Amino acid sequence: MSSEQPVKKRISESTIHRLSMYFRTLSLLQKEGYETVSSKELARREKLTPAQVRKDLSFFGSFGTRGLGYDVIELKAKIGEILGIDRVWKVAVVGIGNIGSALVSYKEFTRQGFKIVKLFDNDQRKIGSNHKGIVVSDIKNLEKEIKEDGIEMIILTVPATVAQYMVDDVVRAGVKAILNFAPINLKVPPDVYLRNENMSMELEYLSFAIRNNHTPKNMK
Amino acid sequence: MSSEQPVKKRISESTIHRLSMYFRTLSLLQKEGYETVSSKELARREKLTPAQVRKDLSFFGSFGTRGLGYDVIELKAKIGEILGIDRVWKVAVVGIGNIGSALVSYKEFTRQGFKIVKLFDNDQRKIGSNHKGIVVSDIKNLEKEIKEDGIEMIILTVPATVAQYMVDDVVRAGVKAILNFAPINLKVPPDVYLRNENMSMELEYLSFAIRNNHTPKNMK
DNA sequence: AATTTCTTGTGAAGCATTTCACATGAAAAA
DNA sequence: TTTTTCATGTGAAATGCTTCACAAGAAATT
Repeated sequence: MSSEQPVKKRISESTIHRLSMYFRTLSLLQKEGYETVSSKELARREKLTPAQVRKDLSFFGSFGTRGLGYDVIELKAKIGEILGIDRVWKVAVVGIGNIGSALVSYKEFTRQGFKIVKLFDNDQRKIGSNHKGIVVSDIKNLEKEIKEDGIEMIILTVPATVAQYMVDDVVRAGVKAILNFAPINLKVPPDVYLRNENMSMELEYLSFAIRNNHTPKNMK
Repeated sequence: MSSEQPVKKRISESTIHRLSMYFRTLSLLQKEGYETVSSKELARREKLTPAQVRKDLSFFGSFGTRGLGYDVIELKAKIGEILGIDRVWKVAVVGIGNIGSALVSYKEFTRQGFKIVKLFDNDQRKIGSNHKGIVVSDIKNLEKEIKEDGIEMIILTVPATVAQYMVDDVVRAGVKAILNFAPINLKVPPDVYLRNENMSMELEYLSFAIRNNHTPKNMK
């Protein structure tokens, strides 16, 4: 029996991203030895308004104490629950090129509960090689191994030319969440979540900002 | 004498990101041999509304022909100008760890006009080593070499613990744009543009989406 | 040449997000 | 115990962004 609370309102992407930011800052506050934190202080650290912080949290419940603020450990746990990172997610990396193999050792993933447990590639020279203790599997066994290992998320770091084929394979294996690094618009069924990580876009934003003397409200 | 047109309205971050997407899709359309494209077709490919596409462009001028659409090559050039990628930007990577060295061979940067011309690290074992034809410099020479080479953007891929020191150095060297990969809130002077690339955040979004059966309007 | 078809560019409307402002209640101080 | 201080939680207002809907203009068709 599930005690899952359905989210009443439609939560915006921005709110979710800010929750991620709060979570990270709360970890830091915890390390720094703070027991409580106010929306004002949290806002200061994230360059937001206190009202924004309180509103974001209010979509999910009331976690604070008037006159005092939020309990750091408790709020961190609550946000972890909301984000679904109060557990470990098994992740596979498909495409062990430069970016793919770099991500295998990306500490921040582990820290937030994403455990890379499997690597796939189609290159015979890479298959069987070891990256941080994980042996690269043949992409041919993708469906079988993903199911066996109960992998729920995929990081896709293959060339754009083959990305769609890989997505189709991954979807066939039952995966519902894909983080795509290829600069291409991929098609997925409606029940599969797809996010695109496009690092070049961020440099383009910087380029635009310099050229236009841009002053946005929320340079994230 | 500059013929630069100041941007009248405040342009939203979303609009800039969509311009980047249009630019990429226009390159593809060009390769596919299309001479013109309508807002409808562009919208279909990006999963947006045609009105959104037209509105985005309208902030910067009118580039289309009624009844016909946009000239692919011309529009691509215009957006390139707007984004400031109608030229080559010299970029340096600071921190040649896993991510840093992976980014040196990231083709998409080159494709969009970002040329990595210098690498910096503080590790004696890395200094002098060669990555795709670029020799890693000692971080001690950062200010001098950045000025000499006319580097305008920095990709920062150092551990979070030293990121702020590196930013301070980079700012001192006169750099006005930084793309930061360290999961930490950095401080920069108001005239320096800072973007944070946080790959873990995207996985957290996926985690949230799965847990909450989230159906947002614009899964970007 | 006139008509039809198509698609842009853009005010206005509709929606979404952020900020304001204050009632509420808890803790600290007197 | 009473008063003061502080900070949350939240409707309402303000702001921002997206979509609608249509006039206008260009090309294609008759």
